[in-house]
Amino acid sequence: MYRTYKAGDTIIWRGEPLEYVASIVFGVAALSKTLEDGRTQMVGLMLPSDFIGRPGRTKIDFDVTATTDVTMCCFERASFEVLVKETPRVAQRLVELALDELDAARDWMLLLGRKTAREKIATFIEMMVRRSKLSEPGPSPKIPLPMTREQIANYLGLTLETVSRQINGLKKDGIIKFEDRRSFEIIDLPALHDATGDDSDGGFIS
Amino acid sequence: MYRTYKAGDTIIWRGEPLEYVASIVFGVAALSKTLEDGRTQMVGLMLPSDFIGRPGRTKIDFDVTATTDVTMCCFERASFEVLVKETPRVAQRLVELALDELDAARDWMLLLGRKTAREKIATFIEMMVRRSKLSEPGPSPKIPLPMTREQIANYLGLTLETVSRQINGLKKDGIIKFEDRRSFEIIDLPALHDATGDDSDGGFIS
DNA sequence: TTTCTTCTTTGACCTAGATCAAGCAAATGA
DNA sequence: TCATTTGCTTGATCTAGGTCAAAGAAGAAA
Repeated sequence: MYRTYKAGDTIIWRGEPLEYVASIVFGVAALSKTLEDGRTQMVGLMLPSDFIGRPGRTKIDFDVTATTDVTMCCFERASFEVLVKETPRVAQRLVELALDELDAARDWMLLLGRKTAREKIATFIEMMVRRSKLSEPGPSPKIPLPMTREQIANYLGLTLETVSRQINGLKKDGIIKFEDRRSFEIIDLPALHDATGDDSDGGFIS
Repeated sequence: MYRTYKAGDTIIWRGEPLEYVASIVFGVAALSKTLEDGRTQMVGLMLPSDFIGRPGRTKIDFDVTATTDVTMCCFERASFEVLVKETPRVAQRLVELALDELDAARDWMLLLGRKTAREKIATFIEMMVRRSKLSEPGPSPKIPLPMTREQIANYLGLTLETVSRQINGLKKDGIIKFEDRRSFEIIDLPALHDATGDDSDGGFIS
């Protein structure tokens, strides 16, 4: 059963009982946490094919909001739990998904704790490039940027002004190029990677 | 089969093939990531009863080092994989463990991205208190601090000088008290919680 | 006991990024 | 079409936390 949400809608409130598990069909959703005084930090981005829901848990400790218009494919919770219990392969697949998310969360911890603003932006851009290649293979130069400066700031632990300045910094250094505000092109991929501060040996796990 | 490591030893190097999975019996181990130029960020703390290892993966993307002297109980990898495949309950338990770690990682992302130095220290201290109560129930006032200032700094995304200053700040404000350098007491728990910046409504998930 | 060595504290100073404040551009809607 | 709202950029300034430097403390080793 499909559900759709408009950009900006809250899909699930923190602490609200989960009646469904879901998979993103179209659009981008964000998981975010908020401090008493309103400072917020995104703790995950959900993209098409990503899975929302956790076997054995009825609540989550973050808000889920639609960053763009979102379509999700929802399954009833109870029957999903039965499926997990009775199908070992599904349970195994869920372990893998959780471990993938955990690895991503840890990469982000390094970014949030130790990277400079420029390195954060470069890492973010590189991530958008990698992702865009996955969903749209081939040398398509145009990469969509489905978030506002403020949302990017909340993802990277920065302010929107710093995001704007650093993006324009990469632009001035001839590393990226913007057409309209919601999509860009890479001009110098090696330079982009250098700017991330990450190890040159890839760091991917096989 | 047990293995022991001295404080400071590296237990597993990033990328090294994993020959066994393990459970901490005694001591504290840290998972950490490093940037090209040496900046490092801890991405997890492993305490007694925590599990190290991931079904279906032979490598990990971070270093595991002994923060204190550590004893681990190790299992051969291959037989563990068989156990996971054949015992649905074990697979389910692993999903739960992974989701718990994921929740902890996300709390830490909020801390790293948005909390002030004082809030980070207060959160860390509160975490040590909670943990110490789990392993040693009853109103034991003395809480061990099994890490150096530098290790705490790497966990919180700070420098060791800032850690020292903020700890002494909480001390001067009459919130905590130090006997020796490796253990402390809480004087004002509510004030400690206020200093964390977290929501007052607990935020725990049932 | 004295001497290393490893932690920790403290002070002085600096800077990356936050904050405050306009002004501009591009959607949206009447 | 013009008005309004919502993003985005840019500049000026401020500050939390980093950096650099030096001097205690507390073990450990001799």
